[in-house]
Amino acid sequence: MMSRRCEYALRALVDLGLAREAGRPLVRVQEIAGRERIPGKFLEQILLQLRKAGVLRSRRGRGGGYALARSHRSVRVGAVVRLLDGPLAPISCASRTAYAPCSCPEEDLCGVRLVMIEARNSIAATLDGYTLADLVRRTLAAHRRAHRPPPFSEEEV
Amino acid sequence: MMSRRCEYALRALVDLGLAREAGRPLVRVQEIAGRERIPGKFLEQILLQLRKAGVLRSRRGRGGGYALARSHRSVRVGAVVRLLDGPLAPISCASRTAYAPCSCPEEDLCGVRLVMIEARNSIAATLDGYTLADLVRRTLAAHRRAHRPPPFSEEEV
DNA sequence: AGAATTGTCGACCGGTCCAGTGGGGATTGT
DNA sequence: ACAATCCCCACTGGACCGGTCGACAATTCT
Repeated sequence: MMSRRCEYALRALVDLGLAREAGRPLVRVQEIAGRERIPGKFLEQILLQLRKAGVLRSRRGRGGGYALARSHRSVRVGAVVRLLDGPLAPISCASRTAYAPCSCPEEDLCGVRLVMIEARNSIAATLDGYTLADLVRRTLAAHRRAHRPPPFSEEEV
Repeated sequence: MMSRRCEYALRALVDLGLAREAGRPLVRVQEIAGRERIPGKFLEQILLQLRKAGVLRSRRGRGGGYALARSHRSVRVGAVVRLLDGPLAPISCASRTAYAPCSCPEEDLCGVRLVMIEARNSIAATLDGYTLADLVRRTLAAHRRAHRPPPFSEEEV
């Protein structure tokens, strides 16, 4: 199960992706929090972490806010999840980016491990297969299908 | 990340699968615990849970122990993980077996959710694609490749 | 210059869950 | 009777999570 932290991070990043698409350079934390129904002070922490990791850039003072630091095509979902929640593998001995031995007597002979490596690979393939840009595109498509104006559009309230 | 509970459960089930393959009807908790390096009292709890769920059967008293309740071909890895760790989906709103709404303002328009549903599907496909029998087979194969006698074999110490 | 706005940072906290331990009771075989 | 073995419940220490608070620093507006 993904942490709430990570869920919030992804939603906020999509929000910021939509903002960039709409030519909005900076968005305030509280604005994102309001639209995404995320506790404001909590989101602050999360965005700060994303900034320190180089995913976001920020500006203080009036007219300040957060924005994506680089192209949303270069941010993979898997990277965000790893950043917030750690390794994707279900079990440490099956992790490629953060391997650690488990308690089993002989790892090389462990059938459980083999399957968990496969599980890790399929998770990684899915999450690393999508970028923020893909999420933004799919979000916009969903709004179009539902005849709803997306955030940051002209028709929005 | 999978819980230790679940990891132990799977390892113990493979052990019991090997026992069945070798014609050993019942295996004691402490025996499994010793071989798999799992704290005995903890494993007790886990096996008990598996029995209550109908995966194992047991017998008390001298000569007692645990055994698989049904064919190991009918026990899917995904089912064991769900039993011990709950839903496979990374996020509750993406779960098929245990759906629950998340905090996002409009689920149907959420790009994050779409990707997480795909992630859930690939996890489920992998874990439900294997049965205990598969794990046992792969474990035996690994032992053969390494020229090591598997547990319960004649040559074993 | 000073006030208002906005991100930055550290501390803290209540609750929940996990991994593991302990002890006693029930059942079965010898 | 006795020993072996599963059954069951209670408990605990620690980690982590989700969230809040308050003060500070940078920037901009007037």
